[in-house]
Amino acid sequence: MYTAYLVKSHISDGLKAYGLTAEQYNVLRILKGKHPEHMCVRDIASRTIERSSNIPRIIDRLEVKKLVKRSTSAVDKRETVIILTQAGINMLETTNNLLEKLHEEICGLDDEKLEQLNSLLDQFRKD
Amino acid sequence: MYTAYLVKSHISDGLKAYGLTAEQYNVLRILKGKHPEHMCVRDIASRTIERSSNIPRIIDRLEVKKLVKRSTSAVDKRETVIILTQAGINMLETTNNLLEKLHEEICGLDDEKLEQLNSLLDQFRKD
DNA sequence: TACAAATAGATGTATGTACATCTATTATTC
DNA sequence: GAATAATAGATGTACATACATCTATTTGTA
Repeated sequence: MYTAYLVKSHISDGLKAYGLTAEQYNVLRILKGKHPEHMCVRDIASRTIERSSNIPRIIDRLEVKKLVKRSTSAVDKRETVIILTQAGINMLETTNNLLEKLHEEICGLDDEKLEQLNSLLDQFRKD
Repeated sequence: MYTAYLVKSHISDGLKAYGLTAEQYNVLRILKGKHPEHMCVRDIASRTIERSSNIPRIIDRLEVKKLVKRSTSAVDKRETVIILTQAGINMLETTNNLLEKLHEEICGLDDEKLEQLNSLLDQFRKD
């Protein structure tokens, strides 16, 4: 948990220059995965680590920054669909490779050891 | 980070029955380590994972629940000293072994693999 | 078809983190 | 010894999570 905390802090620090939180950036990247299609809130939530009760409010903040656009689904009016704006796309291009760079900065393991770590964490979570 | 999230959630869920958050419980256990001596806020903060800007407010909540008592240090009036109340001690006795139990419930690794995991995480954080 | 149940997401509250700032006190320095 | 700097902790704000609840809409059922 200490390591997770350090990684998260490092990422948050790296994103500060762009006025984004780690959570906001994560949502942008999730949206990028589907772009130019839009996604509904539930789709986004299902791709985050956390239980995601907060996605609407993260979208609020991205919307204020004009990085995403929210509208009501035509198919199901209960659904809110979200799509990246051009500014959002530009932000992702500007910060391209940032996460990789941050990862390299903070991670002292080679690929083989990362595999081992990943495997151990998988086993940790087994039932 | 996903594993850390699951562990934290499991601990939080387990503590819910006692009306405590994981962070509050952590502070109680830190205080227990020094009891019956008291600790100042900085001492507590230095033993938590996080950067600890929030310790005074966590203590606020423990104080409302009468699990700790806060007073001004006689030696240095800037310092606030915190000590467990009898109710706090009772709470820790009641929840004795809880964390071990929660750990066993959620962790699928034996001691040897936990050692490996620990070692890999140490190496992850190297420089 | 009308009504009940389920679903999507928004929103309120309590709690926590990050960061800046404020007050009180202590330490330093001239 | 008085002025300044440093320190301890409290507090305000922005943002995040957890959970409960609310509204609008859709689905299911009698």
